[in-house]
Amino acid sequence: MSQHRHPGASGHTGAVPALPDLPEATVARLPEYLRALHNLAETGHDTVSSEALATAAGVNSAKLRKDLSHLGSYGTRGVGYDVALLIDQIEYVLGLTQRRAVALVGVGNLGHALAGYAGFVSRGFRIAALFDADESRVGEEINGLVVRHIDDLATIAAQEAIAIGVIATPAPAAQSVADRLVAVGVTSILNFAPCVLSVPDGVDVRKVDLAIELQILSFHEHRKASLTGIPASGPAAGLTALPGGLAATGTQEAVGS
Amino acid sequence: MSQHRHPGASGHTGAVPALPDLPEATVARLPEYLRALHNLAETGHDTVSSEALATAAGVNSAKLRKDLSHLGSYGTRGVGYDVALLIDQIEYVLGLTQRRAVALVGVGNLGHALAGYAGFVSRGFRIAALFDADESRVGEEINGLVVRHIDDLATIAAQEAIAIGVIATPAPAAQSVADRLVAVGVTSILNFAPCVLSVPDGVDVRKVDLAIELQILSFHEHRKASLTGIPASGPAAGLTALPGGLAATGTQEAVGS
DNA sequence: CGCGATTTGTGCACGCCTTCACAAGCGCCT
DNA sequence: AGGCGCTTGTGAAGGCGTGCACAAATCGCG
Repeated sequence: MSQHRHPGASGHTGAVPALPDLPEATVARLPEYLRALHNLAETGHDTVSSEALATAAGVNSAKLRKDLSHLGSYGTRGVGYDVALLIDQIEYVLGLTQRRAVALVGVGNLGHALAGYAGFVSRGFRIAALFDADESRVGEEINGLVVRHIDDLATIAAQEAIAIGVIATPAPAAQSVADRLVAVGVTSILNFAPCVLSVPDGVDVRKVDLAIELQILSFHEHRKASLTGIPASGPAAGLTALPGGLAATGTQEAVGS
Repeated sequence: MSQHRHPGASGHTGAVPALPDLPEATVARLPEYLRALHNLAETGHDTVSSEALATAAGVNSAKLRKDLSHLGSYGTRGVGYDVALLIDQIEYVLGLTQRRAVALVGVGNLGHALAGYAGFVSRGFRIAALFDADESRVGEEINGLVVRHIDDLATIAAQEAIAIGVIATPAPAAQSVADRLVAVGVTSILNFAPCVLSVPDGVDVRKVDLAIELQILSFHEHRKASLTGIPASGPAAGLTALPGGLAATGTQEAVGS
């Protein structure tokens, strides 16, 4: 349906034709497909069926086919998808044909780990600079990079074309850092600080909050427990009488062992 | 539809017994509301309107009201929500009235940081044990906890009631670790390894992949660039063209995972 | 004591996403 | 060459989530 370009091994970089605007849900899954495809390529597979790829990516095969069809996919009926071709396609759509520069702000506990995270490098990114507001951390070398003071952000940004900013500071500092990133032209931010960022239109923010993930799991854990017949948390009248309150919920671990 | 029960007298005891089964999207937002509420409580607010709370949590007020209504909410028309009461409510629903024990497997680069992450502790969890398969790391003390060998998992699990397992190992080891966690009765897993885990029914897995987040941002960056008629590879150029609002946003912005 | 200002709770409509089911296309085997 | 089995791509249906808009409820004040 849409006219696509031939991704041949030759053409990379290059600005290009209009990207089909994919459903957000599809975009969020493409990286997963990409990872699965790389695994397949490494294990010597030349082609792969939607069923097999879907399994490897942990999704439904119909969903996968629809996702791929959105980007005007190149599958062959009766055969499957060409692994190498599909990798090129997805990498192109995701904008991974150029290795984007990432600036990481905040080299505390978490930031320190992120700076050394191999996954960033191996999957299309390049950590271009590290920043912190704490003078005592400035100058420290992490993974071959020297930590700069956040005040130098503008200077560095003028040299490196920073595509994405990663915020790994404490929450109170995050908004200020975001403002500075936006000021130097960054339009994509990955925020690890547990707070809401306010940014201008046109700037994308994605948030990762580790505690929230645990809390969601906690909910399901709680729900599972309450289904399997829990001691305390009786219905209706069960725990209303407790003055001190909260002890009423099952202090019991109900997960079957 | 939802039968709420009245706040039964005495003070503010979280008093909802049966867990209503909330929409998954709502569950994913509750932790965000909770965080915002704690902030409000610390700044001396006793009540809060849906509008104010929604802003603090970065969502739409109608959405917030609907979310809260699902858990049989206790708001007062014309006034707003009682902050302390709402905190109790949400914490109860999320199962945070008991401090759940977390087992962290893999104390490499990322795991090391997670072990020291204060957010886990401050938001309802307790790191009960650290594990690794690497003998050279066993015995190391991190943040007051000694790293145990993964083979000791069963032993420790028998002592501590582990509610949630966190996997921060390299991808190839993740499935094996997941199997071991499941074997000792863990039914909730947070997976940081970039791979799909296969687990039995009844076990919840949530995945956090840092590289995927960056790749999603990369897509939007790519798309934004392709709209504004890009030069081949000059990202930083966007600096001057911004003011005014060119972007066709409105649906972008912090998409939940 | 009643009225108006304010804010919650929700019915409803719309759009996105998922899933099913199947026709069309392709390669292989006879 | 022809038929058969396999796999893709997609129309259609159903479900879920979002946001609007408004009635119901509550408080404060005159």
